[in-house]
Amino acid sequence: MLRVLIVEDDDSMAVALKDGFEYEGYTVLLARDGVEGLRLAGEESPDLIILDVMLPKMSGMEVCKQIRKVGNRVPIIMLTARGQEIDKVLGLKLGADDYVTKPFGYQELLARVEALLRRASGHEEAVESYRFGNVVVDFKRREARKNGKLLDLSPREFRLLGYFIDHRGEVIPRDQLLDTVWDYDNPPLTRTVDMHVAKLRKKLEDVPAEPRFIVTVHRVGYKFTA
Amino acid sequence: MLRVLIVEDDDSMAVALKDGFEYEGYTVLLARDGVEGLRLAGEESPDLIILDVMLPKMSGMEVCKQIRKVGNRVPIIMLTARGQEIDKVLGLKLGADDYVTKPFGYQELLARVEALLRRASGHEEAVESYRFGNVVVDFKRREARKNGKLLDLSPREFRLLGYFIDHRGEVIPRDQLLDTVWDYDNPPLTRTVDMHVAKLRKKLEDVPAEPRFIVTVHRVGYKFTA
DNA sequence: TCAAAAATGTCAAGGAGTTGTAACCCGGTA
DNA sequence: TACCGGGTTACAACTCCTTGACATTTTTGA
Repeated sequence: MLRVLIVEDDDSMAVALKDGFEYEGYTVLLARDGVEGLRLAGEESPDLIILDVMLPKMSGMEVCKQIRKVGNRVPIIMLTARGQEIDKVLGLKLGADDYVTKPFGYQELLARVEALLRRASGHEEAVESYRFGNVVVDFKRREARKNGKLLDLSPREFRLLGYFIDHRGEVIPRDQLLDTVWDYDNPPLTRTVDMHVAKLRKKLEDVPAEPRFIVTVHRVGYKFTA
Repeated sequence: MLRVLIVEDDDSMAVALKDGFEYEGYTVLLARDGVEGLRLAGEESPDLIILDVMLPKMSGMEVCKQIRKVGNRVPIIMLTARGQEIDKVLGLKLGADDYVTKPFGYQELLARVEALLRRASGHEEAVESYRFGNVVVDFKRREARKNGKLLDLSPREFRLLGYFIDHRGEVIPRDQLLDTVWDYDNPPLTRTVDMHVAKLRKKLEDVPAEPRFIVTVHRVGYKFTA
């Protein structure tokens, strides 16, 4: 039986998550503030932690840092509120394995939880790097190479590419990209997505005008295949 | 029920593999030469292919290349004889996912098959696909394949096909299609439906002039059967 | 049974809507 | 101030839908 620790102070959110994950067959531990979360993470050794960034007493980022400090490698998913800088969560190397921006779809969170658990259980190798065509993406180093040559990808472009890789094979509507790759509070126009896709293609594809990896699905969005 | 296509000309080997995999609960398709293997790979859309390198009529490498050429991403394991070092490399470059050198242990092959299937299914959990004739429709990927070859379906065509599949066996009047597959604000002529049905037939049917799947019910509409 | 009428199949062209892409703008930063 | 990332805008290029015309098939009615 897999055990999930949820650290979340908002009551309705905490209960909703608890019910949802228990329905899926997980055992759920709840903590209402950062200090309690850190304590339970140590004492209960959960299989996975869902950690809100904004918490009373100790921020989620601090909790994450403390957990890693003592060598605990439990998978951690951070919940970031709208407009929070996700790069701080991942880029500052606090050690979170994934993040989800609020408001998020329950299915998305569940999928990420399962992906992380699968990865952790060793059944599936961690996607610390991904290769397609003659491109290699190294998520640890936050860099991508084409034919060995370093690509100059902006933060947004890298995030977009990462999302494509995580959802390879799926058709992704523009709205979904705006919800996840972009921050939710002030969504830009959907044309912005096209813009960035064009930039990615220019850098990744051999023939940008005839994309092989990022194909457009007319009237819907894009699909990454490799 | 997972379906495995084994392409192997050596009789005792073929039978042994067939028995073994059927014992494990797989449905096994057998092909004795490369040409037949290629045909079955397309028409039967197996979930995995075990492909000998040395085959009559067409080599395993060529079969592999042809399968990938049309965008078919079915997992392929190559069986190579010892000393065919170059073939290994070529095989993987050609698009095979794994290889096993003869003579091999049955357990090893089985482990690799399961690893590949796990990997493949991991990317597309909850595969919503529907199969009829030699066509496979994957709703999540929003794509359809005939004999493993990707079909270029427009948004409306895909939606129409989806509606047909959801209502297979029913006679569907044109008006009903216009109400559901088309948007209701400014409905086009019913002739438009005929147009799109014709396009679908051209892409899906073996003989579009004598449709097997989308049959017309005179003075009423169409019926999809499969 | 045969011809007219109606329904459907097929093709091609026009046009509305989508997407590709370059150029511009703007705020933050060195 | 110049620069960089990222958003917006504008227009070109393209895809797809629709529609009309005509061919073919099916139904209807003498």
